[in-house]
Amino acid sequence: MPWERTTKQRTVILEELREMRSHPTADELHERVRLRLPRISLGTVYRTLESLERAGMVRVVGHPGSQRRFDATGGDHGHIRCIRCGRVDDLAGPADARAGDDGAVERLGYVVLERRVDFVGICPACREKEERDGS
Amino acid sequence: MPWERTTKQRTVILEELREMRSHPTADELHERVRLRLPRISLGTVYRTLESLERAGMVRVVGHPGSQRRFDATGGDHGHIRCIRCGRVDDLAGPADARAGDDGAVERLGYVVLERRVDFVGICPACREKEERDGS
DNA sequence: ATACATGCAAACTTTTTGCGTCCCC
DNA sequence: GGGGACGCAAAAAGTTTGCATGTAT
Repeated sequence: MPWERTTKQRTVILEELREMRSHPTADELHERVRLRLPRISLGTVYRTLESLERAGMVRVVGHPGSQRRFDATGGDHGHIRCIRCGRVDDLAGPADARAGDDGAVERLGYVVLERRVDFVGICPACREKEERDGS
Repeated sequence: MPWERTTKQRTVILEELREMRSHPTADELHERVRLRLPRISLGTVYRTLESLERAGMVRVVGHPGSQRRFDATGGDHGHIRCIRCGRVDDLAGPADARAGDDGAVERLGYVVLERRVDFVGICPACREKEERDGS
C-alpha cells in the first residue's frame, strides 16, 4: 500500500472507488464513502486519492483544467469522455491497438469528435533538476 | 471566425497564441497579450479562448484538475506532458501512427511514464437530451 | 508512546459571471 | 444606434493546507 498506516478511511475509499465503474469526482466519491463513514472529510478523500495516484493505483481522467475524475480500473485501457457532461467511460484493450478504431466507442452509443494520443513523462529540465537535488 | 464581431482583443489573442509554441496557461497568454494591449482583462482572454475552443480552433491540453493550457497548433498531433512541471510539447504526425511509438518522445529528452489513448465525443444521454430540446 | 492520519475550516488557485460602459457593424 | 464585447471586480468552483486531536503500530 502507498501509505504507512492502514486506516478505516483508506480501506473504504479504495473499496468504494473500485466498485464504482463511473470514474467519480472527489465529491461524488466522498458522498458515497460517507454512507459507510459519516464523519469522513473531503480533505481525506483528496489526500488518499493523491497518494494512490502517486503509487500508480489510480489514474486521474477527465478534461484538462476541469474537475478531476478518478479511475481505479487496472490494466492498460483508454477512455471516452463526453464533451457535454464530463462523463468518462472505459475502453477495453491495450492502448496501441485502438488509436484508429472508433468501433468500440460507437458501440457504447457515443458520437466520436476527436481522438487523442498523449504521453506522460518527465521533461529534460525536470530530470536534470532531480539529478542535481539528489535522485 | 467563431464570433460575431472582430475586435482588437480577439485578433491579438489569436495572433499571440499562434506564435507561442509553448501551450501557455491563460495567465501566461494574458501577460503576453498585455504587452500589446495593456488594459485587456483576464476575463476577456478566458472568454475568447472558450469561443475558440468551441469553434475547434484551439485545444485545451494539460492534466485534468490542473491549470488549463491552450494549443492553437493545427492538424492532428499528440502531446507529451511533464508530470512534474506541467509543460506540454507537441508530437508531430497523425494519432494512429504514434500510439505505440516512444521514439519521438524520447528524442525530445523525455522519460516516458505512460501512454494514453483517449476519445472525445457526446454520450448517448446527452445526444438524446439535445434531440429533445431541439437539435 | 509516538508519529502518522484525520476532521475541520480557512486559504488558495483558477475560472466564471454580473453589470455598467464601450465600440464594431 | 443597437447589441455584442469589454473591463472590472466579485463570486464560484475545486483543491490544498494548518492545526489540534485521534489512532494505528
